Amino acid sequence: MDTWKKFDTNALTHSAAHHLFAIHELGAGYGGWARVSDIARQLGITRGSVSVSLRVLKARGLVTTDEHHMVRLSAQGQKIIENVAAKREAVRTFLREVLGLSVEQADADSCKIEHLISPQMAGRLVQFMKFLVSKESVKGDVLRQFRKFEGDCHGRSSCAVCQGNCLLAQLAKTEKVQEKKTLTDI
Amino acid sequence: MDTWKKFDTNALTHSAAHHLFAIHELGAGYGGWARVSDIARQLGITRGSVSVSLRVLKARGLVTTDEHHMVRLSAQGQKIIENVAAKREAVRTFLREVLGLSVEQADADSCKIEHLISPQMAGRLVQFMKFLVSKESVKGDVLRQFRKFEGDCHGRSSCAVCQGNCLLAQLAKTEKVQEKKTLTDI
DNA sequence: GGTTATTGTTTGACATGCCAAACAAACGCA
DNA sequence: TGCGTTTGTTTGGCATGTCAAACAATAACC
Repeated sequence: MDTWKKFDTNALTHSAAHHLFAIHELGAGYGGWARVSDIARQLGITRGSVSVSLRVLKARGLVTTDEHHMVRLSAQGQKIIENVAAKREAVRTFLREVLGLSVEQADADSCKIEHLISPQMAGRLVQFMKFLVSKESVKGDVLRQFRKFEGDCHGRSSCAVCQGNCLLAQLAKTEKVQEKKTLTDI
Repeated sequence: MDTWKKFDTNALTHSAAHHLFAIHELGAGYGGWARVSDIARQLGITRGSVSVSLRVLKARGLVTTDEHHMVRLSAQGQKIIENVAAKREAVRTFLREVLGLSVEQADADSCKIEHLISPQMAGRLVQFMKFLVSKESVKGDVLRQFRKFEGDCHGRSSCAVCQGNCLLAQLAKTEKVQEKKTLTDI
């Protein structure tokens, strides 16, 4: 139906999230204060773009400025970015420690989805990881076993995950298109 | 650095992915052919918007039209959408069957990230699920154990997942902001 | 003090993606 | 045949998010 249209009805756009992140990081050593120029440098965009974006973020009450053009997060902005940071950490850790992706790949993927995932998904993800390292989880053997796992359902319909249409085969198939057309991603 | 800017350098935007999906689904019963009106209805947008979007998708060689304005996916478009569909299924299944989210929540989350995740992440996710249902995974006990798991690290720095700054507590904390400010999501 | 950066803002431009409204062509039915 | 409906397109408008370029104000140096 219309589920897909809710894509951009999030509290934070990808851009806004990273503006707030930049202020958060840059301000860390300066009592929370950051400058437009540094934000721009950090994000790899122009000062003008930052200036415009900040106007919106100020209007939404997420950042404030003082008389010297210094920028900082509001209490609300602070809370929001801490939330996104928690989601980012949850996803990054999962991708690295559970799925075994490289640091670079984990960073790239988590960056794209960190601001989009629901509190429910993030919470369950964290809880799942806590379980995996807990005593209850078959003494932490799960991940070690997974590292050695080389299973392939070969398209068998008995596979509870793929049900005949092997997802791994499907993902591998279209990888070729990617190479041919030099798309950055599918 | 600039990792975050690659957000929109994907082969497919959220919008484009769902246009292709709509054509794919509508065409299923008609030899792959779909009409602009039906695509618009399916997506909940106007015919004009679809008309404009299709112009771009045609130029990129992802869809073709015949002399009666009928629309269908090109071979390339077909492959791309099958790939996204595989990613969607991987994520949806993981969110429902592993994390235990509701169908609605799983659909909402997977819809937002399906076109953004890397082939690597999708592949590992599928492989992980295959492992979880395999004989090697402690006889499939993992998920059953997880359902009963109620662990909480209480902010202990010994927690391998949270390391003192409990992610669950962090996520729960900002949930309140969400309620107060009636944001649709954080 | 004067010249030369550096900084933040404004402006016009472009791209994406949506809408509403106007329109012509084709269709349907009587 | 003719009238109303459906369909696809075009146009102008809005919002977001980027750039480059021009500008004023401040800072830094000699």
